[in-house]
Amino acid sequence: MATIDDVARHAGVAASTVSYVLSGKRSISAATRTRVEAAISELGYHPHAGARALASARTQVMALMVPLPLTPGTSMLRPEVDVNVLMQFVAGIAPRARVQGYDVLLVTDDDPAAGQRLWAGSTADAIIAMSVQTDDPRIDHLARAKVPAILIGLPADPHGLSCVDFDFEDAGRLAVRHLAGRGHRRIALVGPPPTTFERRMSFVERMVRGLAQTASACDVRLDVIPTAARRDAVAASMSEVLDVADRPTALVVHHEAALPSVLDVLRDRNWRIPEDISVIAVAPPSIAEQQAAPLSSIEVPAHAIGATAVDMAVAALSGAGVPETRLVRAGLTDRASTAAPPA
Amino acid sequence: MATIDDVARHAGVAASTVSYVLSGKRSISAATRTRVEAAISELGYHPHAGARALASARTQVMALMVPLPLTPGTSMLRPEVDVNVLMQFVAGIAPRARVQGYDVLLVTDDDPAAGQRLWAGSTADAIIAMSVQTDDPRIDHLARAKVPAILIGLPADPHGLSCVDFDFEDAGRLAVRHLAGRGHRRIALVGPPPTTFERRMSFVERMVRGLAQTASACDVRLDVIPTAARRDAVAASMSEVLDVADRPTALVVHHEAALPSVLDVLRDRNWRIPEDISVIAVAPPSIAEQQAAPLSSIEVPAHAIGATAVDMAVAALSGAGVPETRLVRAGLTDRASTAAPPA
DNA sequence: TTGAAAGCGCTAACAT
DNA sequence: ATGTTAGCGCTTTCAA
Repeated sequence: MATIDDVARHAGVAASTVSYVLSGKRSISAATRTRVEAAISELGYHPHAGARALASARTQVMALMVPLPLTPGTSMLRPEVDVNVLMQFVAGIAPRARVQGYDVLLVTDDDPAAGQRLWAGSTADAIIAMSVQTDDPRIDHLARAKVPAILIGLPADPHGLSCVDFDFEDAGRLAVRHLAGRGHRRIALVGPPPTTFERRMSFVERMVRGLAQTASACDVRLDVIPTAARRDAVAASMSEVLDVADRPTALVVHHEAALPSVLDVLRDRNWRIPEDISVIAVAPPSIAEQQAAPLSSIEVPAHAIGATAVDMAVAALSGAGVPETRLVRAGLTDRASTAAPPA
Repeated sequence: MATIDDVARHAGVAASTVSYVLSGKRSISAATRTRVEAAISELGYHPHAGARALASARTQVMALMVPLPLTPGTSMLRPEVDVNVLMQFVAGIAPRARVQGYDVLLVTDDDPAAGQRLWAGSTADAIIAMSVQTDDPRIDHLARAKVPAILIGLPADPHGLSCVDFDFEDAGRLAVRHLAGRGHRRIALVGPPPTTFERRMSFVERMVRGLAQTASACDVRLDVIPTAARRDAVAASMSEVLDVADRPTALVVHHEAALPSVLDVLRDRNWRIPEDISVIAVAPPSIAEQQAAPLSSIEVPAHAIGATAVDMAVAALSGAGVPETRLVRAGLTDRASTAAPPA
């Protein structure tokens, strides 16, 4: 492999000149620049990442913490891991990082201290943590890191770290407002699996808080139905809440994987949407549209949030910007799956 | 941050001794080892990844190429990207890489030459490429790389690279054998979206080849139904094939995201499984079990394949092993969704 | 506008 | 069993 010295010799300049041509950190005469660039492409020169990291104290690598817990005893991802949503974030993060000049290192350890290796060994310049819990054990560690850390999610105490996420609390308020405005007085959240609640995932707690807050303000009763995605699990959990005299007249479904099953269950009961029950989905448009009946939905702009996380990390690295929390406001797309409750 | 010299001074030894304690590349007296280890933990020493890479010509990083193409004009992943399957591979790769002492660098560029940056700049020690096409433009580049590359998938010409994947061709044969044995003479593959066929993804071509091969041997007619996951798309494509006099009496569904819609469509027609039509799904057990009716299925052991890819990369790095293609045999789990065709 | 030279922190010969 | 030392390839001060 060609080194910077090879290039320098080939172009008849000093190695430092090559470095400066590459970094643009000082002005170079047009003639020199041309010769150096020619040498670079003739030799197929690519700077050695490690050498560069050593000399500049910059790796141009961003670590992405994505815990991927497996179901014990199997090699399947735990069911509460919503891979669709996860990948939507990743698809926002990785290309944006490239544009900003960074590679993305994937860290899937479930160990709270996993990040330490990264900054202590100068492996990454910044860290983005996903799947944040309300009391996330990683935050302590990240707050002590010598590199900036950005959380995608909103813990109870960010310890001074920057956060960016969808405003799930606002989404909850919006959903209840929408339904209460149509006359509903009993609403249920069909939520993620119980394990998600047990792990105290930040997003679901905020969603519940938003729902509960407006429900209480509007004199609406709120039931919460955590459920696994499996069809029988969905049927069972829903039946507990729906098979009562004053059953909920509207559902907010915040569990993408369970959505088809939820609609199946409603269909098995011969309940029509929205005549017999109103439904709002928290899901991307493509999912909300492709169900048996198109569903009014609240969309999580995961892609944009991921890109924002990268930008916040870059800003932190350039010394600009103080720690902040940025929450993206919710919007509801009406697809006529909500109406007044049945008489 | 503490350096190796700090540790050496603290322990009263030479820096090289610390290095050797860490690498285990030469024997160290118990006393010295103890003192060095104490110094390391007292100072919280972590070797500098860049310095190590520079001196040893090893980065302990594996690059993972996962193209994440977006739907043009949107920020959504292209629908033919099956994130579930993708993440199942990643969940197998990342932890295995850690165990083997490697970090995973995520490369999502759709550029065929994207990998070049990685090895030319000594950014990664090895490359694992996913989503392989039958004629994959990346393979040329990877075959020229100075670092080993492993393909997850099986192109027409691997250019001498090692490959590992599920034996989709075998899966196709197995499915037809199973159905033909129960008397079916007309079978349809409900496959991934047309774009997947257009991109000539390796897995789907091999599946079709296996199906066609045994179909022809057993005198079975094979229809292929590429379809988007959207319910209306599924309904439309299926109707083209099912609304004919001698309609297929069995479906092989190789499109996880479309599975619920397929079953919806069958139900809308009041076709019972397996009395009116037999169904085999290519899907993980959790998916096959949770449908409206449990489905007999062929499982893709993505997790294990991912882990194997890592092991093959490590073997290649240690000089052991020659390039090889490893295909994991298919198996069918019977969940009673197949029977003899209707009379 | 350019060059020379001193490290960055580590590994791995080469000594002893 | 341990120490000494010469790089690995780059960035960046200091000089000119």
